[in-house]
Amino acid sequence: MSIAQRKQRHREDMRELILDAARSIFLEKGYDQTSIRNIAEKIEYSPGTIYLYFKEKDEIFHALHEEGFRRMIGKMETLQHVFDPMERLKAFGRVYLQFANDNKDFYDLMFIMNEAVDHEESKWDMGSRALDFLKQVIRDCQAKGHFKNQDVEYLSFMIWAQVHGMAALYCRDRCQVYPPKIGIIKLMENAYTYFVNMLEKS
Amino acid sequence: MSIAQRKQRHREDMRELILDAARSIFLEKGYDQTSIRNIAEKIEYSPGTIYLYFKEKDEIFHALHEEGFRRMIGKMETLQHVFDPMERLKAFGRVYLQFANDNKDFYDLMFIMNEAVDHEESKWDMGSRALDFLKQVIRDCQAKGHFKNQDVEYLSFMIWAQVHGMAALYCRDRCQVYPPKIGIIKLMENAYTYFVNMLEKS
DNA sequence: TCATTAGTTTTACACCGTTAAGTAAAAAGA
DNA sequence: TCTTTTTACTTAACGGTGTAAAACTAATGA
Repeated sequence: MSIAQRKQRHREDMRELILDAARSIFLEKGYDQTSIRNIAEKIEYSPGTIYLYFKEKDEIFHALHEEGFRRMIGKMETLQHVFDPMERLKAFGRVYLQFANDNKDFYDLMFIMNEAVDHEESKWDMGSRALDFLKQVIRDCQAKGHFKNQDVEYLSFMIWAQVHGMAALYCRDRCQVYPPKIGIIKLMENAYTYFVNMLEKS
Repeated sequence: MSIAQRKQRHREDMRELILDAARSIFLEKGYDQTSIRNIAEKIEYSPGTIYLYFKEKDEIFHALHEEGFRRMIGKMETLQHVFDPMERLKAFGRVYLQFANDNKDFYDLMFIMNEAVDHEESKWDMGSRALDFLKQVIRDCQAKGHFKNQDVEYLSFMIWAQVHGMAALYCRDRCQVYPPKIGIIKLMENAYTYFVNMLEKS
């Protein structure tokens, strides 16, 4: 192993170490508690060290942001087994909502927080891939005669906004305006059922 | 004017002074720049003074949060002039989206940010009033034969999530995954048109 | 006139992200 | 092997944050 290789390896190991610590604090104690100093303490290095491997704090969250998308896309891929396009579309929303429920903090980071966004274009590769998946399902539906004369851009945005709206209201605790006895999960499930029933009829 | 009255008056004046400064900084430079020290500097008082009139920073943003709801409800009231319930429902979404576009920061504070939420129940009075408005429009639609056998809770959540989803993706710059040439406003308008067309058919 | 009180400021604490200077050990060159 | 350079890391500092307690000042009441 050459020296350059070893250095490269060390660099990657350190980045992974930092990311592991950041992820664990983030998932356990939330974004606010995930400070450079807390991460440094967890890996038993000084705060300054982190800046040798990440340009800034946001770069760490950008990395977690991408990890979130990889997880989500992984879940989406199970949908390839749903043969009928319309059923696949309906299942898409359920997988999306399930992901948001199971990974509240990741979802927040990916679709709501400002922190992991802004810098470059690259981060949107992941977002685009996820969106492309939805668009393709819609096109498959159109090939079967659904959604005639509807633009895939507008239609995909409508569907995405529907599921994101529910997930975002859930993540940011805006469902309190509904009677607690209904239950947030039931609220989301039934609202989504109404939505897909409408979709199917159109 | 009694002493107690004068003191009460002074207290209210100071709160208003602080809120005016906070609002102006918030709308001009964003949440991050709206610090206690910046507000204090603007009103030419010391930072400590602010804590004589507000328990904590979040209480200031809670007050702005309520102001946002008053503004939104004000807009909603213009909908009373739309006679047909279904047309009123369709217009509701447009007014909602227009409000989000015209008052991005207020919308963010009201429906996305964590800062103005959590403490008491009182703040949800406003949110509930806005939601009740939507629910009533839906009931009016049902009285005219629409949305048969649909629960107003679930249906209102679906509609709210639809418009919130679009507004939230817009506020938090997640529409970049769509080609810029489409235009965010056009994207939202057309997606909403698709949505209401679907709604009408069901 | 003196004591009390209300309104405000000052100071301090414990954090934060980030950077620059300093240090010690490892690697490279002679 | 000895010296120099590079590498990896730490320490200390800057300017910022929210917030609480102590200190101060001016008006009020007795």
